[in-house]
Amino acid sequence: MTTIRSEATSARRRGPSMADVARAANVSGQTVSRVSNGRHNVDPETRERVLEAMRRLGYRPNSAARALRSGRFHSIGVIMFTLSSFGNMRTLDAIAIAAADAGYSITLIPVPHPTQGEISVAFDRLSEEAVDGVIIIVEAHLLDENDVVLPAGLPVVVVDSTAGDRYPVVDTDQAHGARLATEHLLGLGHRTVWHLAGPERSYSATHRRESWEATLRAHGADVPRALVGDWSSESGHELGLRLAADPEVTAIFAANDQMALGVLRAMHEAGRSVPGDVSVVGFDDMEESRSFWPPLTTVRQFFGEVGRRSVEALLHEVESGERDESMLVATELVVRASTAAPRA
Amino acid sequence: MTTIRSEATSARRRGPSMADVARAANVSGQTVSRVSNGRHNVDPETRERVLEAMRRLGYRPNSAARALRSGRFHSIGVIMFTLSSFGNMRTLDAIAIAAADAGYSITLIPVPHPTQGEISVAFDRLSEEAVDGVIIIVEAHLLDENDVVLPAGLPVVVVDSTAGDRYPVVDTDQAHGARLATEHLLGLGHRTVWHLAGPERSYSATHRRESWEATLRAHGADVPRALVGDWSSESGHELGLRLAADPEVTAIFAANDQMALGVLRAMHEAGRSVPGDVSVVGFDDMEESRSFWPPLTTVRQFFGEVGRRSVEALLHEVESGERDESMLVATELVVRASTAAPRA
DNA sequence: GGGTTGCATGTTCACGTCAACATGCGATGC
DNA sequence: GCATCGCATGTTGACGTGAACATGCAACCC
Repeated sequence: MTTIRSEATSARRRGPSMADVARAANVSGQTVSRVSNGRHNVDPETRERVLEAMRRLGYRPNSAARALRSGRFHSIGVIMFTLSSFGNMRTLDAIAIAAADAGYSITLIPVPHPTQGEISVAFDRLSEEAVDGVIIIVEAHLLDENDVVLPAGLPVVVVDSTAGDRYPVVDTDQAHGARLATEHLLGLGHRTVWHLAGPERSYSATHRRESWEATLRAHGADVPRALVGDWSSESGHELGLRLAADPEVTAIFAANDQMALGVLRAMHEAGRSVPGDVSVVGFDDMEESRSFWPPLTTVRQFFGEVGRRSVEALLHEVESGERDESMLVATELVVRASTAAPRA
Repeated sequence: MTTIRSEATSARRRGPSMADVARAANVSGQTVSRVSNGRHNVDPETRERVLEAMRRLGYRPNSAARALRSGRFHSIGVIMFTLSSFGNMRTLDAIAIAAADAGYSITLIPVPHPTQGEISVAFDRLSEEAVDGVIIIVEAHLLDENDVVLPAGLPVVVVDSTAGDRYPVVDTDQAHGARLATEHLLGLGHRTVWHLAGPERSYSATHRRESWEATLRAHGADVPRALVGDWSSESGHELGLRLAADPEVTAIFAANDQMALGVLRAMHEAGRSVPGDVSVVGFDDMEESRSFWPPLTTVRQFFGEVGRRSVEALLHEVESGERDESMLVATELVVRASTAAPRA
């Protein structure tokens, strides 16, 4: 009459619970709980007996019950585009590590396609209470356009984007990086710098472009029309061919390394030497950039830092209820072989 | 006396529960549950009243309570190295999408460093019951060396590796891909093919290398000594310089695209033309490979397919209890401009 | 020696949900 | 006109855990 269940539902049997361990160790459930949570007010001998029982039975604490009891899930949701950029992946890595260090796990909430509907679907997953906070790595304009409603009271940090002043943002200092790149080229003696921008509705692309333009103006240089790509090396190649055809062009700042790669290919195809005829600077410093031909001068982003800081900010809000300030992470220029002074 | 709590713990207030909704809609909790789960045996008018109350209160079902009640978490754990390869990221993407489609979320279990201790730590997270099954994207030798104990009864699928016959494996058909690459080069008329292998203890590297060697033998070609890299473009560059110094070398099969990129750079530096003097083939077909200089001939892996299939296999086991067979996903040769017939 | 303190351990109950089992009521059948 | 059925809705209890509140016992104090 008591345990028919264990027979009936044999296909999906649950593991042992605290009660089972308690029985086996001849203690109360509460003592098992104390051992399980590493409390110190347990007699060493009793503790050992309980641990032994746990081992023997293969006991695993049930996190659902724990979460139900405590109201905390010890999990951070990360909303991001799938097949996202190299940088986002690196950021995700750092987030995962930082979260793990803090005892939180990461729940991925993928957005397969950045279309109206899909985004909402992703956020719908949040309507099921299962995370303590959320880190969003999605271009902010998509949030705006979808008038996504985040559950009230859920801590949120936005990465690599902007969020007006609705949420704290952790981001690379795009403007700083773009200035470094532009000034590097001007400093080498180039009359001006052409720009291969990222998609118009991307905030990071916009920031880089605006800063490039501002830097040129500050130095009294002409501001050529920016060419707009889509972050892909393919688009870099296509637009690069156009720039290669113009002998005026001696310095190019591409908004990411992948487009810079496409530009390098275009220059090779057009028979223009890099950096002899044309200097090229990228943005990101991806793993491979040092092995491009020629090795790429680029702006290094510290994705790890961005990831770490965003977790820090989020957990601070989760645990204290206070919202952090937004913050920017500096960049660094990495000079390699794709830039040089223009021909005399 | 009843609700001091809502005042006292104002900092960490829980959201409304079913009971709150029930009260607001003047129905029983069970009816709320039925509406929440989309059951059909609810009067349309009642349903509307409940939905209205949910909306008004901002009700979100508590997944912890649900999981506790049902014994299912609707979550898949993914154990993988951080800063992992391009391919693993693509696989992860596909896994996330496939899981989301099936109504499961992904819990990331990162392994910061593939050292003894770290791996065990990652698996310890599993000892806290919170996922219905696990997909492991970690080189299998690490599992062996750490005699990791997975919780008994937890469904597991291993990706891109081997697991003896302990668990089902979903993997790219490495041998097939390596054969395609090697035969392509032999077919162009090269006397033999040099190989830049991945790290010795990587199963995929070993499979590719063994298949390369077997293919050469099958065609009666000499088998040069393989050079061993670490998957990075840096190592490809370093070893590439050695190959560049040997005029005998006319065809190189690199075990991944990143090393192939390093080889291309080495050839440029050494003044050997690709594909004029030396043909180069990679493995993976990463996004950027088409923009290398010259665009890289490579073996395409279908990471998306691997991810999808692994989720399929795992969920099949989770839901039916039956273990799937291991399976291989075919590859495809993508011929671009880095390969040609040898000089006469 | 009676009271107090400190510590290991036990008991009770609520966290939010949902399956299983009522209940209640109008419609249908003979 | 009374039994039967179908359907909407309600009540009860258990899932596994851990906070809050006992209890029980030894050591200590004056």
